[in-house]
Amino acid sequence: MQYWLMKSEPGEVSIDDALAAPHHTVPWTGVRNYQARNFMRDAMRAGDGVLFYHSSCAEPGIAGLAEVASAPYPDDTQFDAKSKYFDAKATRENPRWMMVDVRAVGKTDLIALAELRAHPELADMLILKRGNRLSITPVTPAEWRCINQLITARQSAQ
DNA sequence: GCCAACGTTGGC
DNA sequence: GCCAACGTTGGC
Repeated sequence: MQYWLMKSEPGEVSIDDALAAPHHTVPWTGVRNYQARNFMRDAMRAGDGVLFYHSSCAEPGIAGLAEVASAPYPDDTQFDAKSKYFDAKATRENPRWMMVDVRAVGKTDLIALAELRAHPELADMLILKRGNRLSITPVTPAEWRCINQLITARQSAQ
């Protein structure tokens, strides 16, 4: 069992969109970075925990919890000449971009980027590293526990 | 819209 | 394999 942080632009797919989808599940389409692809292709397992992160928006931060919901499989948009994710060098025989399905487990009160930065236990999170751009990053069990505690504390404070 | 940081591309 | 040019990401 591993843990991950996956960025999504809420204008594309938000945690609400994922929760509204059939089975609360969305295909994690459009990743075109080799490191992020390799995580999905080589390291993820169905059931892995996911922090659903909203990026490139007014309030960036962790917006929900999710889980990996499939084995890796080819991202169909790479074959679609009309898609912005089209890749002319990819073929059905030799797909270049792999993805997984992600099932939203629940929406959380937003844990804003500034709040993540405020916790010393989270200082080593890859997402917080200067210049980080990776849309999928591994999360350590300790970081996962810390963030889940933040979420729980927030809920019981309401 | 700015811009730092990083990834990718392609000529050599 | 080097590296300059270019494109993208993403917080601010």
